[in-house]
Amino acid sequence: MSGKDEHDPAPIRTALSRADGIDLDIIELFFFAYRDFTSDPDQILAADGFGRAHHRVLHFVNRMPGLTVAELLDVLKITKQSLARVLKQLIDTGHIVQLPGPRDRRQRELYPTQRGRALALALARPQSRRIDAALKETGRDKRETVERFLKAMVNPDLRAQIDNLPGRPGILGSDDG
Amino acid sequence: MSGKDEHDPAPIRTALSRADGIDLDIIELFFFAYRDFTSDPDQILAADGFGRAHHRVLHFVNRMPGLTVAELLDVLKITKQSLARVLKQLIDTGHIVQLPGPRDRRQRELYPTQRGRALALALARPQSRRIDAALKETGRDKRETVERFLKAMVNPDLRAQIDNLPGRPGILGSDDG
DNA sequence: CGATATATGTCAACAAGGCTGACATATTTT
DNA sequence: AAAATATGTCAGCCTTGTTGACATATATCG
Repeated sequence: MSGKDEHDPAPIRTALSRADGIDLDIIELFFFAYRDFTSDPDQILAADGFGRAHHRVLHFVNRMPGLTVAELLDVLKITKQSLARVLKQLIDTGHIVQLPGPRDRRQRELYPTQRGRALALALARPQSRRIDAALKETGRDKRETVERFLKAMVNPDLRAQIDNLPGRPGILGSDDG
Repeated sequence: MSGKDEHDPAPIRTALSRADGIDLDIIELFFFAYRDFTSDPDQILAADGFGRAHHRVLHFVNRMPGLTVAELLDVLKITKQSLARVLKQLIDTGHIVQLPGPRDRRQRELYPTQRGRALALALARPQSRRIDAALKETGRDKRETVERFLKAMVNPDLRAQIDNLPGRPGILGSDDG
């Protein structure tokens, strides 16, 4: 009992490892994979003076044309003030247009323009290519496994959001146990 | 020929879909999966007034005890000024200690303390649990497929970095292509 | 030994993209 | 008419990244 322990400043020289009961391999792979995955579109975005926030907005407006501001906020899980800045820029640059909701005219339905659609595609293309290459390396028959795993990593209560994207209720049912 | 087209402000009402030749499914799954994955440790970090930057530093110092500042910068791909702020906080709070390099005394070798090790484990635990649950849902025999896919998503020139982490040159060789 | 190169630290300014709080406006609902 | 809702906007703050400039200690080169 030398009397300290929990705030002992001594350096620990042994590496944290699998022996500690933590899945370090996949934690780290996920970190590096996502970093490179998101780095793909950065160059394209920089050309328009945009960042990743613009990318996300543009992506979901293209995926769900006509969605309202409130719906977009719910998908992105950010505040309206955060959204306002990037959305304004996307509107000012002619990538997105707003139309008053047909039923409720307080709402603003968001749609991409030709330009917005073109940019969304340009941004998605290198990511899609990266995925295709990875799938090829892994074996294309493993596609469903990869999809199942990624979906299982999402919070259960948020998986509904994914299923509601267009063309989604495809291979992977939400109730296939 | 009504004469415009590329800056036509008309709203596009059709959703971007798989028909556009883009792997939207995995792009979106990756986005949602990573968002939830990184949200796990946030509560724990907030208790110490830390953010994700601290998490990353702490993780790699625990994984590679004794690494130098320059090596850490290379792993994280940030500038030394960015690192300095969070590293200083981790040192001041007794999570990390610095020792002069034994060969080159200009270097500062970074080590976790007991406290730093404990925090790193606490942060990794919920992530590991999420992975374990996802793997269970997917089928535990699919683990290798998932690892292969994630690794294939990383830029080829950066995969060496992963292989150099302790206990790594395991199941998935870097030259098994 | 002296000059130069290297590893690290630090100061200052700036930007992106989050956040909160407060308040304005239009529209719908009660 | 009053209250609730959808959106917009102003102001200020935080974290985490950036660049540029410069200081210090130590190592290496000639």
